[in-house]
Amino acid sequence: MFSPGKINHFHSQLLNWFARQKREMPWRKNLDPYRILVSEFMLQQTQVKTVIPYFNKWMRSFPTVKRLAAAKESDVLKHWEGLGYYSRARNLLRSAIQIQNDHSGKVPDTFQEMMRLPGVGRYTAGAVLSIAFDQKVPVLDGNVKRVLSRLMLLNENGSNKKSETRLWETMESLLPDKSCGDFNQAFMELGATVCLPQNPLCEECPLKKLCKAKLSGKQELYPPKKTAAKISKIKVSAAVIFRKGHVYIQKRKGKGLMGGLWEFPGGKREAGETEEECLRREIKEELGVNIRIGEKIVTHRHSYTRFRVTLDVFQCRIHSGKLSPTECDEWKWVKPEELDQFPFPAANVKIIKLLNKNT
DNA sequence: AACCCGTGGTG
DNA sequence: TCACCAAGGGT
Repeated sequence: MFSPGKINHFHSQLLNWFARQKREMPWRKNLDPYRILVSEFMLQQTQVKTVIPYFNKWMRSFPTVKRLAAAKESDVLKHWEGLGYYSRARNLLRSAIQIQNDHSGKVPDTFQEMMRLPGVGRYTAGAVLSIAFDQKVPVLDGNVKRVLSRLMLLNENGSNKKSETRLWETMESLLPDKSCGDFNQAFMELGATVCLPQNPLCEECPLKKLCKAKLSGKQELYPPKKTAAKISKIKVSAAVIFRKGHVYIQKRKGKGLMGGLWEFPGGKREAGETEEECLRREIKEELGVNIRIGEKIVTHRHSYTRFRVTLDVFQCRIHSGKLSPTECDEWKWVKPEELDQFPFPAANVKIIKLLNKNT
């Protein structure tokens, strides 16, 4: 680590840099713990720039724990639409209810209580406690891991449990006695803006004279790359079924992939099937009806974490059979112009925009 | 421990 | 087109 003299230099370099360079963010306007909590949920695996408009809209609709705790899940998910990892939204709602019921609406200020909130792990607990409550608690996110591993030439064997533990212990040992919220944010902001994954801007870095990677010219080698997971490619056919000026939508089951969101029915194309054969089979399986397939509305590509989808969307009508959906929580016939009242995954939002442009 | 969970930007 | 990755958590 650092000698006593060096750690003071390290703290002042980093905190002075942060005081000069920190970006404006809406959740930095004040230290309301609820605002910090919401921002940290949204920022999980999501970049600042993406989060900002969602955060502002969220705060207009759900300005307090009490207001969020009283909200309907569908409204909450609608505000999360397009942000991804939708279990975060469901967990944030559950956390608000828990805070309202068990903590009189005040975000708890102890590590143990924070960790009991659904969707709050060690990172989020540390972030809220240090930023909102000025407590001496570390954080460790993707940025911090990268900065730290370069600064100290750590994590040489990739991200196993042992090196994770070492990284947490190191962050804890580096915390200053005061301004831990700023210190933690500075570490993350340095990673996000200077100590970049590729082509780090070492000449602009306030820690360049302390950084072992920079001093040895090994910045690009740290942290070591993890072996990338295989991305599979699938083709999906989806149906926009029209009936008397309405279209059919269904709500996905509560947990799992995009749980609680609405969608157009359809499914994965199997080997040897045409787009239309796939759609007829899927709709028969899911809804129990035979359809007549009209013209293709659009083909979209969409990428998820572990697979890429080519989505073929068709206009359809029910030809025969009794509608009896089996795979979903709920289903509805709605007017096209009402579709934007329901939360949909991003791939479906593209379709809806097209529908409402053409009608 | 390994895998699941979204989306958009970047080069 | 494609790999990489982001203020991670749950199981």
